[in-house]
Amino acid sequence: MAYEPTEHHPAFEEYSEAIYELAEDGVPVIQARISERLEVSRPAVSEMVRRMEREELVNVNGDGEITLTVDGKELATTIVRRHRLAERFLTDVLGLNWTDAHNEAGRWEHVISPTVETAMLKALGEPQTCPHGNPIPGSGYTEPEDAVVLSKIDAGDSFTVLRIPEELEWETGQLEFLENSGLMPGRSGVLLSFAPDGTATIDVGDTPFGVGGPTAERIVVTPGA
Amino acid sequence: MAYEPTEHHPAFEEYSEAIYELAEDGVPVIQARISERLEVSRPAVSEMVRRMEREELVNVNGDGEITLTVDGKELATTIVRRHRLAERFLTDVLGLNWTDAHNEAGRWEHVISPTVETAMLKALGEPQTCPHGNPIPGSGYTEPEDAVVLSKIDAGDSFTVLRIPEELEWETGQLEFLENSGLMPGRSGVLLSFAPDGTATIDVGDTPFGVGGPTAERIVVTPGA
DNA sequence: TTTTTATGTTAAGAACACTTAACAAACAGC
DNA sequence: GCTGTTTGTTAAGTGTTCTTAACATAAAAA
Repeated sequence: MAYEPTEHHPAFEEYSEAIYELAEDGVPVIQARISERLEVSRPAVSEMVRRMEREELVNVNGDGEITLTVDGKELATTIVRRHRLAERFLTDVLGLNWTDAHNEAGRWEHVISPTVETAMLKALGEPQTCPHGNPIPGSGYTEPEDAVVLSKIDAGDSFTVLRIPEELEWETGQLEFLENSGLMPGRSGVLLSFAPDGTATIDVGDTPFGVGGPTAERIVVTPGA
Repeated sequence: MAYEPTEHHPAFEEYSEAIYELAEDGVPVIQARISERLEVSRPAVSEMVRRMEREELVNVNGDGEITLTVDGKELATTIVRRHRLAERFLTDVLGLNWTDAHNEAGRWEHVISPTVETAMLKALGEPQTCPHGNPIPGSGYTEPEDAVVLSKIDAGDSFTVLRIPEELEWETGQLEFLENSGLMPGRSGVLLSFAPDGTATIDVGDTPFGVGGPTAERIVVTPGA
């Protein structure tokens, strides 16, 4: 029997989600990374990982790398799905901006029931991604074959924004900046230049602006307009 | 950002809400009633009341009667407002039935932010009551002068349903029955008869049906069609 | 009047999720 | 090779909210 999401253990939900998203972002899933993302102490993570191992939600290999079990993955995808669906709902139906929607969804993900999930999906016309382009698990979304990070585009070439990974949502002000700058999924732009330090200057319609190297290495785009 | 109503103390919110609604329903606000409504042990209530007194959210008089302070009332009305707004939203926008909406709102009330509250109010056109007719605090709703409980109507007389108090929402299956029977705010009907035990038989359009004495003493109506 | 019921409290303790302090091991840079 | 950082763990302890058991008192019923 799969883990019951109705057994309200908010911390398990939060940790499963963090593990899922770290893996999705290509970050090594170790305790230290969870500690940083959830902003809790390392001993707290140590204890929670032990408890989640006991509850068979995660496995830890010899290198300390943490992976979700089948039950853990089910819990994680449920929470991530509800988070992204909530973001979509909050922006599309209630008109919130990205940052507000993201913060709100961080709480909503723990209270949305299957009934509401179904109703939201229907009301939104079965969306496949959150407002930042990240896939809603179970929606059948598949990333285009030619998807590539922004830093791999050549100066002068055009691109279309695909998604802004969860990782960037955790840097304060980053989401707001990108939204205000017009860098959103579906928008096309041109990569104007690369500075030696990796900073990319781009133009997506409004005033050109620069994004740092680490950011450019994470934003996913497809080449061409 | 995170949470407006002071620091995140879900239990204080739950208790304040219970106290507010007990008073609204005319039930004496003592620990035993809170214990029943929240389904927690009496010692738990005893301790929480002491803590809420220390935090100046409630006062307890010599008879053990509990009243909300100004701060307590503010917290309570915030939670009740969010609960009823959420119910309205869940039924009107997402198409949930009363029972599902009520259960869902019991969790939503703790995660809705001022931003979302404002957005929901706007999306719903500033509603003044929840789906069961109970006033949304701060909406400016005023009960009609001639409002009276159903049991005060004479047999043969017609009436218009005004509201189904929170108290009845706690009896399992009651809400579902009333909704399915068509007894909802705004609907007119005729009180067909009173049984000696207080049971009222009413007709609100579909098949006539009976409601028990205690229920009839709580449903609020206005006389006339 | 005696008994029963309702109500509130104390005491002891448990689950959960966190903290800081201290420590050991692995690893990278010089 | 030594040093400093990163990582995980133990230990001790905190705050919140809940539980059961036992008890005291007041009100209602017999």
